[in-house]
Amino acid sequence: MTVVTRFAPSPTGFLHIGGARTALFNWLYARHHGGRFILRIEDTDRARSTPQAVQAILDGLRWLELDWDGEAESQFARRDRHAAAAHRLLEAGLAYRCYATPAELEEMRSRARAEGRPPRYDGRWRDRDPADAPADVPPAVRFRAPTDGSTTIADAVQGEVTVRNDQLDDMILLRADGTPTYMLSVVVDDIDMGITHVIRGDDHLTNAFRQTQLFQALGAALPVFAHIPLIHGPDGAKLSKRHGALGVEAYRDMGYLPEAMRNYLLRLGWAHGDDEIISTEQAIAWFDLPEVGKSAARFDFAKLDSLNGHYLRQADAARLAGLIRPAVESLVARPLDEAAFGRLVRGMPGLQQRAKTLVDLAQAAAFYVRQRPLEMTDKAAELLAEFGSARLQGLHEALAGAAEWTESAVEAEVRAFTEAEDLKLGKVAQPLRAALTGSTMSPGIFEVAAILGRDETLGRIADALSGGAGSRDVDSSH
RNA sequence: GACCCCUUCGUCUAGAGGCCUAGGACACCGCCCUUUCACGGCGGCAACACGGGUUCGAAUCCCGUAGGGGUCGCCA
Repeated sequence: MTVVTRFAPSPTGFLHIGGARTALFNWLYARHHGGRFILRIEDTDRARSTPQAVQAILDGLRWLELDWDGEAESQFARRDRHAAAAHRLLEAGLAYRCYATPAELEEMRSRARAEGRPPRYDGRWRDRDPADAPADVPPAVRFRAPTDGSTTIADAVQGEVTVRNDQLDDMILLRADGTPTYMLSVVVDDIDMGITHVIRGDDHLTNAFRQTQLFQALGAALPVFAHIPLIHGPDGAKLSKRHGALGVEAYRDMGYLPEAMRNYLLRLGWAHGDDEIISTEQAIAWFDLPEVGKSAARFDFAKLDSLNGHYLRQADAARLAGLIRPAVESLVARPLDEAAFGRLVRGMPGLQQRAKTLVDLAQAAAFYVRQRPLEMTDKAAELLAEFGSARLQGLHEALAGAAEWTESAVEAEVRAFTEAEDLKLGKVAQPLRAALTGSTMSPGIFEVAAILGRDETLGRIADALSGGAGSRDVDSSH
């Protein structure tokens, strides 16, 4: 049997982090088994579904590099199939028309609540003579659910879970306007699309009981259910907008790499022994449902940062430079020409091991392509002042005399100068760093000088020498 | 409130009766490396929710308690 999984988001907002993990698990499971992964947009709620949300979901999945098989399906487009199924059930006596109005239902619920009973539809039209039907109320169609016994699902994550059937009421299949509801549509689509494994958030667990009954009423085989625990916010409650439940595009904008995101999400609720850094290839080879835990996990940015740092260090320099290019261009307020971009690429190896996010990386890289004269941080200016212009002048001359301009040649000159001045290396390297980068933190300063090139290096030192040029009053960021 | 689920270091987790004086990772704290900041290396702090059983032996099995979560829509 070929495995077929699906990710079935409703397009009422962005692709949030929980949805992304659900998609990831479905994708991994399908890929692990050489099966198919279907994307189905559950857009049956016409009032709340938007094309923008559909686009956001597609973009989010593409960014995460979770590719789906075939075209994305629209559930709404299949509404006739769903309605037909409801009518079959109606004819078979497995469903009935219900004329209770929304106001009636609301009253039913509030009374039940007041009396301490579970708020549920009381089945008032279940066995009533259709002749009693009011002429002015369009009926909804309800499923005639079993009232005796219990329903058990064998969940691949939750284990066997049983609920008494009297806990479940008769769900609506077709609304009064004849449109199918989610509960019906999912089941019909899962049957039609040959879904073998329904992997979704455990907020759907109770739905699985009603859906099981529907599968049976429709004479279809049951898929394997796997209800994975939800991701919680730092306070332990379901991730919501309150704690900044963000769309995946927000994580992209915060500078996270898709591979880091995948790795992080994978480890929320799933583990493979002590492994932490797990490539996508390994994830596909290892992923399976029995290893999925049952308890909710809290989202932790610190761990995401650490993972992102790891993948940043591994990443290809040209790719990274390309990713941060727009951010760097906006930092230096000009488009980068090929020479400048090349400098960025060459600077990456030294920079990428120091950054946690692409945002950090862009900020740390900007000095390579900033135009002279550089703006100085207070500390950098202070360092330069302490060093003194006479010495700086000497350093400038020493470097100007370098026979060639490589990292080791620059290092040799600086070390010779340091020795001649009877200083510690740090006493020279730091002021030099200030002059070349405008700050007190950067990659190795000889590497920086080598990448900057002779003219730029000497020019920046000269700027620092000419005093005013290095003042913070010169604000080049505007 | 009813039903269902969950509970190992601050966080993510390993652990499927003896291998557990409970392991790893992140975070945190030291030290080392070092021209800064990182990376890296070494070390440290830190958990089986509680109470009963079962068993020669329980983090692991059973029951209860407490805490947390999810669901109860003509939303999905």
